[in-house]
Amino acid sequence: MDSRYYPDKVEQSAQAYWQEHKSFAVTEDPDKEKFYCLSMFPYPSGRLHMGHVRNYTIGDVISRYQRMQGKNVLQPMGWDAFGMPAENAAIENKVPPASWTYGNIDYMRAQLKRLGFAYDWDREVATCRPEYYRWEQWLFTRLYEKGLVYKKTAPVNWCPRDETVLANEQVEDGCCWRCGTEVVHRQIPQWFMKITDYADELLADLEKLQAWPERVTAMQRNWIGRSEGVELSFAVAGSDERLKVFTTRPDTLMGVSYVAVAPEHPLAQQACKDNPELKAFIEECGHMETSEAAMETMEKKGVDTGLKAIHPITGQQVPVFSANFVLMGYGEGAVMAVPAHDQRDWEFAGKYGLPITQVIAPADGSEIDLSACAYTEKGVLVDSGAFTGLTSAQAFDAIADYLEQKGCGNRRVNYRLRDWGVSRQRYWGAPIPMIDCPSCGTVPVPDDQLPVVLPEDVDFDGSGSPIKRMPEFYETTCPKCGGDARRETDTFDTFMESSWYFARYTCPDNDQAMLDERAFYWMPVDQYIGGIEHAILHLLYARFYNRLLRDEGLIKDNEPFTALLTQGMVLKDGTKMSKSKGNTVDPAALIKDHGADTARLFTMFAAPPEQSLEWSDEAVAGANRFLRRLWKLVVEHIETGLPEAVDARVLNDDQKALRRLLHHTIEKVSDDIGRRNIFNTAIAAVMELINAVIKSVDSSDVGRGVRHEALEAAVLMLAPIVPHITHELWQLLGHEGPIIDATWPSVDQAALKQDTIKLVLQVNGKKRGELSVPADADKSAIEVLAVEDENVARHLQGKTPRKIIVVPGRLVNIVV
RNA sequence: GCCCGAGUGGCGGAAUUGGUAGACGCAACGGACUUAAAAUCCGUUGAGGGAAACCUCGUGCCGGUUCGAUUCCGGCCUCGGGUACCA
Repeated sequence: MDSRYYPDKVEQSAQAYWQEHKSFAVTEDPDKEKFYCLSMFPYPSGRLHMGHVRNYTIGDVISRYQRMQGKNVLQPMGWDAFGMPAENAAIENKVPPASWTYGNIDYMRAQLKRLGFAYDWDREVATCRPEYYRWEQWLFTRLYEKGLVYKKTAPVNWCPRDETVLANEQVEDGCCWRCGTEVVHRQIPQWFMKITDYADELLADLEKLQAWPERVTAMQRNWIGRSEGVELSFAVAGSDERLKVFTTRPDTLMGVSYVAVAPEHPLAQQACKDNPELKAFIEECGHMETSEAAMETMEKKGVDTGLKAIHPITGQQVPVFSANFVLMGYGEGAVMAVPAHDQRDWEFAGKYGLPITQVIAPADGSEIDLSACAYTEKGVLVDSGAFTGLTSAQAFDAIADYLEQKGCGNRRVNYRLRDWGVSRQRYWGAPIPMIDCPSCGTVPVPDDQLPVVLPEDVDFDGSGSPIKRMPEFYETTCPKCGGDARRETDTFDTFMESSWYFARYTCPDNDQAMLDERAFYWMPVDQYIGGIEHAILHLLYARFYNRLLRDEGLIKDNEPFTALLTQGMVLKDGTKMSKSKGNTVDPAALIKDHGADTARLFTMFAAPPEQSLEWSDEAVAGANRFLRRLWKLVVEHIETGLPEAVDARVLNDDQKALRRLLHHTIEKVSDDIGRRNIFNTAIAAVMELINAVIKSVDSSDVGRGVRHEALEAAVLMLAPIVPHITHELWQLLGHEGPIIDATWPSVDQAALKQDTIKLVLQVNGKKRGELSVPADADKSAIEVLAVEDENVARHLQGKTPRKIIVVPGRLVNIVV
């Protein structure tokens, strides 16, 4: 038999077998433990990139490993098919977003199949299909009835020249990325979902996500940002309006020296009518970037509105400024400012000559210098009238009580988290199923009129969404009164589709309901795998949506993803692979040159999954070399026939050592894959085993038997990672059934037993020698032997050890 | 700006609960095979010193805790992810 390895032939044959036997199609089996393994579905951008290969290989390794543990494994795949790139491509290539997307899906599906992933392709979903998004529309109308969605005015980036709404990504230095025109804010009515109603639950349940990376739960906790404080209002001199603000530091209330309102705040809008300076400032603010990063790093500016706010306790008047760092859409669009005890307020006050009034002093009586910076710590109140002398904590309560009694404030929990704006003024998305009737107002589209289908055969030129110009789309009749009405032409944020696809995979063929009882069997996802960039938004929206589905009775668990693995990026030359940098590696070329198994082995071996992965052509060649060595080793091994099973009682020392290494390797690899999700060290351990098998030159029957046991176990352990070559090798090793149905190897504890163990000898924490002792040697015997060691004795220089630390099975440290 | 990570040989990385720093792989160098090359196989490989036994230094920087720190704590530096309309 040819001892050379031909990946193409091996991979085609294995894939043909899986296809013919429908090896990865699964159904609900109540007698078997289920395992739902899910990788984040791709946006169909055109072709796979190495990040996809990495993500999907990790998922496939876990799925195949769990199958070898005897579980009923579901691993589906689909397409996050709506989104902006399809619109950009449509403008460039003069092709409708739909046909561009479907073409990409076909191409990328073929690439995934070529990589041999164990997907149940019968469950494939594409979110741009009406059969999919109709259920999202249906749920939205249900949520509207429940009061969980509402409409409010919110700003968008508007390019006046292209007459189109721009995403934050499409704004560069405040200008349109296509034409360079300065972007302006436009206030338009948009739909919001009340994720803040679930803020407490989303926060509290983070505790239960024990199998999520701590960094992800930490980021979500901070994002939700629960804080306790007081909401209070300032009267405005000469006006009926009251200025509502929220503060987490009511203890500093006596130090307020001004109030700042957003440029869009009604008071600022009113005041600017006869204040040209303010008008110009508000106009300028209408051009600034709205991203949080831009807001926080830009120069903080403001203009006095001329209005005076009346302090709720002292009755003193403080100026009302309009400031560019106050957001209208967040809270009440107004903040109180205490320059002495907040750094941003301190800088603003210095710039505009506003008073800096100290009301908190350090509790330990130390001096502070308010001319250098604000004092932001808590302490003891000074110059605060009746509250002087209280600690910050006491003053919080005293001032909160006072405001509550006076009826101008109350304690409140506040969240940094804002409600989810789901309206997009774009074409390539799911239509929002709402109707605007001149007589009945907002009316949701009734169930029997769903889905609201997005027309796919359109002329898309980028100047706004085509459905906004299509009367045949937006002209309709009111479901309530039957009169002429207008359909909503905005579409959903694409995060809507990705917030529930994991549940739809359980029953993608149901055309009567969003989900059915199959979701009860498969959900929650046991292992979710995807990029760390989704740590907050996608994962938080999915957790929110899962609760919405739960409250509809469609899902029984609170959380959608029991365990989460966030994989790192794929880099080349130390930077992220991207088209713009021209450093991408096409997986297609890699597969063509070396095969899918080499691509999979390289991505799993080059780095642990959570870290970034550095691309290397040489390391790819190394992965391929290992597979060739393995192939040759097995072929040459079976050329002299299949050996008898090993009798563990008749082994010599070398045979025992190889068998000990084998079972040690099984123990290590099982732990690495099954518990740690670390694959590079698992592969390294199998490589060590293979190296040892190659080195063993024992041609006796027993020797060949031990090697056979080692090779079988090695092939089994590599099966999840390189499924094609192991499919073939398993048959060569004399097995009838396919390796996908084989059981993961188990550890023979007896084989791990050692008669002597090696200890490291240290003097004052530095290694000075080694010591072999019987495995059952006691502490005092070890101490005696350790001190007798020649090199140790030299370093002791006759001194008596002060202390001897024996770490069983590891080391002896002698302290002098 | 804020939140969350990461930083170890020439390179990717290992060291799982505070216990031998550098497993495994790549590259390089030396050798075998070959007319030659490729492929393959064998060996060496953190830096410095030493004939050797061994010794000193070494995990981004500064400091601390400990018998012992890549690991824990405090303070920095650099790079990366997110920052609500990229997905």
